[in-house]
Amino acid sequence: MKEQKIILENIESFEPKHIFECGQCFRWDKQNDESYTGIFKQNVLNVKKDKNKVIIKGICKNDIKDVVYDYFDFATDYNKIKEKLKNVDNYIKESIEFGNGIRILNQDLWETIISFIISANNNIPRIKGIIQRMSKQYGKKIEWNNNEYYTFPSCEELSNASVEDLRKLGLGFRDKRVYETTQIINTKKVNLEQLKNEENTKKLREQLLELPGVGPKVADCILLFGLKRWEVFPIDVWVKRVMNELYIKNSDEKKVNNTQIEELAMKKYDKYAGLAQQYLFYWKRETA
DNA sequence: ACCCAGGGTCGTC
DNA sequence: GACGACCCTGGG
Repeated sequence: MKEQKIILENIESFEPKHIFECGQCFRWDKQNDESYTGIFKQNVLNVKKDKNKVIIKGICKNDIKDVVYDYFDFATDYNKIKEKLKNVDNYIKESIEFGNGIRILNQDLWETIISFIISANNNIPRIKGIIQRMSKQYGKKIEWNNNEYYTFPSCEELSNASVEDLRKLGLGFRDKRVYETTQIINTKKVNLEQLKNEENTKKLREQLLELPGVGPKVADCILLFGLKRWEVFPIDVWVKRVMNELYIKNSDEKKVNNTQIEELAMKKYDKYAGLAQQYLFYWKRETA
């Protein structure tokens, strides 16, 4: 395949570091020149910001213009949403200013499901390593600039991996969960195309929760990152921490009720809770 | 060397 | 509804 390239000028709300290091994705790596290279679907792209220009080049299955428009969510007006959120209070305002270039990527549903099952009680460097090894073992190779990249394995490709195979790749206790969820999806006991057409977010969430390894937090991440449901507010240790410190002020963080956090988030951020969560997560993690 | 925590979930009480 | 167990790894 031939390399394609696109240059975006005077684009606002686009900062590679913010986008790729806010915890939503696991397959983008920083290069020596501060650009980021990543793999999604059958594409390998490098993203470099130079003043007010964003230069994106790489190997794309389709026209890079369309691929980039969809993946980087150019249909959404982030400036407008940020202005609204900044009026909520000074805490969210500060977190938005800190991570002002965040965008929520439109990621593949299948990859999002498996990636966030792997994320359970895990840290980001290790999650990235596991996914990299899984892709190398079961995905397809793409060559570009004398480097080898591997696509995230399709459900069918991953169904060739046994529980023991997965354990060898370092998944730990998540091996069984990934294995079983892969079988369920591969045999269409849960049909992902059908899930994409479900309009009711609550019903959608209930179906996701039936997958092994998918609990409340992982389900919310799948809804937000794989199904464009911005009204959900995934609560992990970092978000729990920041919400407790800012608003709830319970001396024992572990005793904070998730329901209380959720209600607070709905009241404050409403249909943009998911984006607000990303600003808060990135802010807290980077300044910790 | 030792301990702790990490984008939680699951089984059990 | 609470509580402990759970693979493994990087960082203190």
